[in-house]
Amino acid sequence: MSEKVTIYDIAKKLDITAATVSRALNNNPKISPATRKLVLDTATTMNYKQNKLAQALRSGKSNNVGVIVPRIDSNFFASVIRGIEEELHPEGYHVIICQTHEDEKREIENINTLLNAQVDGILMSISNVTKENELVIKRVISKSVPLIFFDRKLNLDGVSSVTINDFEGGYAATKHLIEEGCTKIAHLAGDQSLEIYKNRFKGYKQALVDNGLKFNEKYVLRTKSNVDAGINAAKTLLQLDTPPDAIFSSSDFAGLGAIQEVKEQGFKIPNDFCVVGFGNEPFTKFMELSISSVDQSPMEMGKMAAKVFLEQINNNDNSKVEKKVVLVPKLLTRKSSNRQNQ
Amino acid sequence: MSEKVTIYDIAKKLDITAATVSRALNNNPKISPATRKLVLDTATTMNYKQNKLAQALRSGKSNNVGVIVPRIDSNFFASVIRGIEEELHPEGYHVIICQTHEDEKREIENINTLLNAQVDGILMSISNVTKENELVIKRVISKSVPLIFFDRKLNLDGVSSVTINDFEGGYAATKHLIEEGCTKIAHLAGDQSLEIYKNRFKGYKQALVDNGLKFNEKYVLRTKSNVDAGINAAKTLLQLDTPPDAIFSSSDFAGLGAIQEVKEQGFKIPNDFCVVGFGNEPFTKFMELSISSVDQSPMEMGKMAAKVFLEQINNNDNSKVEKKVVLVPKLLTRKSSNRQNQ
DNA sequence: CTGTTAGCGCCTTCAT
DNA sequence: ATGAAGGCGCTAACAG
Repeated sequence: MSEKVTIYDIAKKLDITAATVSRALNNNPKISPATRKLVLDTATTMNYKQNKLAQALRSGKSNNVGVIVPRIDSNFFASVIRGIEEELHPEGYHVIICQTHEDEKREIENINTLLNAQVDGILMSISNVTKENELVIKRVISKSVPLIFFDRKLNLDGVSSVTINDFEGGYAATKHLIEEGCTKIAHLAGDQSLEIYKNRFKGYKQALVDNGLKFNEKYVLRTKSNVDAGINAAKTLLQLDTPPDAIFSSSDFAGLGAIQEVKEQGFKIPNDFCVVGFGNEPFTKFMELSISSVDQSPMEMGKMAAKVFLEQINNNDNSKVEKKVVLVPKLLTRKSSNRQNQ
Repeated sequence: MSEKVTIYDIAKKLDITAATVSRALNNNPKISPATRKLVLDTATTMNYKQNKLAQALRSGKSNNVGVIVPRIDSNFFASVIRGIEEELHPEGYHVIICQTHEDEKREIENINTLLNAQVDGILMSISNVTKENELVIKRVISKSVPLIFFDRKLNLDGVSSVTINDFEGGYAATKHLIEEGCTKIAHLAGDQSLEIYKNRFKGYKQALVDNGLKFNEKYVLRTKSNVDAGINAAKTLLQLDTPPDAIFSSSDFAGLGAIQEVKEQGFKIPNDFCVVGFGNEPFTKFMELSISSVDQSPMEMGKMAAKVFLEQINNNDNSKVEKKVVLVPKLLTRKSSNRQNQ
């Protein structure tokens, strides 16, 4: 039950002052090598541990950054966080994780708690786009606490963000389907209040136009990002007078559901029907009928967001730093859409 | 660029003392309703945010708990963390996440950093069992910082843990295979220095014995928990003079690899060969040939670990609390081992 | 009910 | 090269 050891305890033991101990511990040049060694040795002996809380209070720097995500038990966000952690750990930063579960109130609450906790920055993927949380977010900016968006961002002046080019991802996926010979391509679109889904949709549309296919409103369904939503969407689509011959899904989960339903109804994939998902979830690769998908480089995204944060922190002059990093999506074609390899 | 507002700022503005402001903010009964309202209102107006760091330094309570896991981008650990967060958030605790990447040095480093950060407790799943990190862990205990193990634990006196009954999981999986008519059941065992894998192995063995099958050393292979390891293991097993007719894998990933190889060699699953994995990774359910697996209830495990921590924290009297919670594993039989449903 | 005082553990001027 | 002193922001004990 060893009690907490402070620099005063060390000082008392060596009959010097706490200031000297502090200097020795912090490699302050103005100290004799002898006392430094003495202090360091006693510190080890006494099992001294610096109280980061006190240091943080004094310095105004907590060495903590807050990360806000919709949920953590999704491969994408977990990987982003891993990237963030990997980049920030060597710099001495800790990551405090908050989940919103797509709940707007929780999002606001999380931001406030992180500010109270004196985090040195906030990296977040936004859950909801409402006036109220835009207000809170603006307050963060006004407090000059570095704020970086990743993936799901809000378009605000002076705020940095790291995203992938969702337009390009949607475009590439759709173009690939066209190249495979599909002509009636449907799209499972996500929540259109979020930029990422809007852009995937735009990319899809543009690819159709650029390749002489006409856009058909009936082929676009807004879906949630889960398997059941995909099943239902496929059911709806296959009941159309002219059912599609391919689906570009903005979510791997919905894409998987669609595949299940399409197969259920007797279509052969990819011969009769092709599917491309988005997100490169682990299961897409593991399936016997592996699913083509767009990779979002989550690790890289996390690392990049962390790097942008570090830049921002180390930017002493008050020149406003606003960095918008856009990563390149990678289309991974697999069995669910690869007719050549048949 | 609004500057930091402290209770002194509020006090000055209202011409009262900081103590009074503090009391008003903390719902101290000894304060007139009038001043309380006044203080609260001005606090809102001035956009005051309590500095948790200062409060933590003063109270010796940071309201942070550290969570140490091998990695975060695995469904299991992400779900456990989600459970922890869900349970601790309402109590005002934050979760600081550290990854070890199975690196012993990193594990020790993480523990020390968390102690420096004055966390109120540490919840961890151990990566390595070495003398050195056992020493550091014992130091945590001696500091009387609550420590709770989940899943991968160390057997130490006075330390609580939340695990699942891996023995029972291994037993149930193996028994199920026997009931499906398999008689030559192989086992892909994990790192035997970790209790969880040892116990799964023991369960496997016991199930064989209890059902009149004899244990065959050649049917047991130590493997890593990834797809390639499973492929290689299956190759080795199928080359035996008397190859097995089933595999109980201590990992879903290795199990998946094994399935791929077994199918590759022309066996029909589950008719010719059955496989059961462990962990209930999302993909096991998604596969066309869905994989039987043992569910570890990660969410529940996280919640339980958090609950044990809270109990420990609220246990004022020094009565040593040592709680060993053992959750019940759930065998989920799917296509990879279900001959009845054929 | 409110003010005064002091200290949590640390670091950084300002002296010496 | 070291000591003395003060303060980061907050709250609890002690007065009154």
